[in-house]
Amino acid sequence: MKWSNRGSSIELNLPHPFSFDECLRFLARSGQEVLHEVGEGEVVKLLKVEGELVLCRVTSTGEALNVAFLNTSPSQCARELVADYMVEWFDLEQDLSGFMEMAGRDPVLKPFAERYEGMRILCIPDLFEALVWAILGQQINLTFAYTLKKRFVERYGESVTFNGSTHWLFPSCERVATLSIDELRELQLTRRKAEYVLDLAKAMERGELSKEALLQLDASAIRENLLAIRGVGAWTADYVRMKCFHDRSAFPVADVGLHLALKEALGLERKPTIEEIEELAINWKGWEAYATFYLWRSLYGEGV
DNA sequence: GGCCAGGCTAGCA
DNA sequence: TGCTAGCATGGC
Repeated sequence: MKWSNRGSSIELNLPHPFSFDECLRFLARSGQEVLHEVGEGEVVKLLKVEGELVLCRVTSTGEALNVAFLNTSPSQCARELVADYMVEWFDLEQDLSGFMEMAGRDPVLKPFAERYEGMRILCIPDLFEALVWAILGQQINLTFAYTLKKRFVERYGESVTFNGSTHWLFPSCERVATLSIDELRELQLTRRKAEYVLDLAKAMERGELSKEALLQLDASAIRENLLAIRGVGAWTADYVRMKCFHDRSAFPVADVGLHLALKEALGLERKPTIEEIEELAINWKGWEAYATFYLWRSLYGEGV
């Protein structure tokens, strides 16, 4: 991936199609989000690279993504890692031409592919964060899931305060591994979820589970390994393949948000059955993750 | 006030 | 192997 220095910022070439505005709308979908702040034409996010907390302001020139460093001037090596993060966060290495072609021929997806053209899956490059976020969100409404994440991050994450506002980093597995079930229960996680998160943190802290190791495997083996984790079922495994492993064929078919989006898209009186969705998805083959993400996008407004 | 939420596990037939 | 009660609480 090409990137270049621009003084106190770096620039990354953007692929086509790419819509920064649509990405920002997704990032702004919850007012309770604590891991980034969306403003007019920009998103600010705290990263930790080479042990240093780097506050980044991301904007787009149309041709390039500009990442300005607000609180520090990172080393060349740290800049490289920031660039890597941005490539993953905005899924910049995905060639969307196949999706655009498929969606253009698909009666369900066509209007959404046109309306949100250039939107990319907003990924969660960090495996621990992706898994914990998925577990937190299981079987509760999204509003409450964001509440839980906010409590979790603000209690156990690192932060930087800049120009009067505080920016948060997702807690590390090392930190979380030191916690007790009761400490997590205080945040109003269920006992089960507290166990899942704690066991996961310990496994990752011990090096028994890592993104680097999983990346050596093929897609089906990655899925098997994720499913072997207690607290990770089919929905979570596919969600994480989609958001962390950039697997465009990952398909969380049981997702209730997907069901609701399809109900509305198809003008049904009830939610579609799994069988009906699988029938529709025959046409989406290879692009199920993007189909799902565009349908999710249809669930919230045009804000920001 | 009741139903539903970006599900999963364990236990039962 | 397949099915489902129980989880546990907030949002609307």
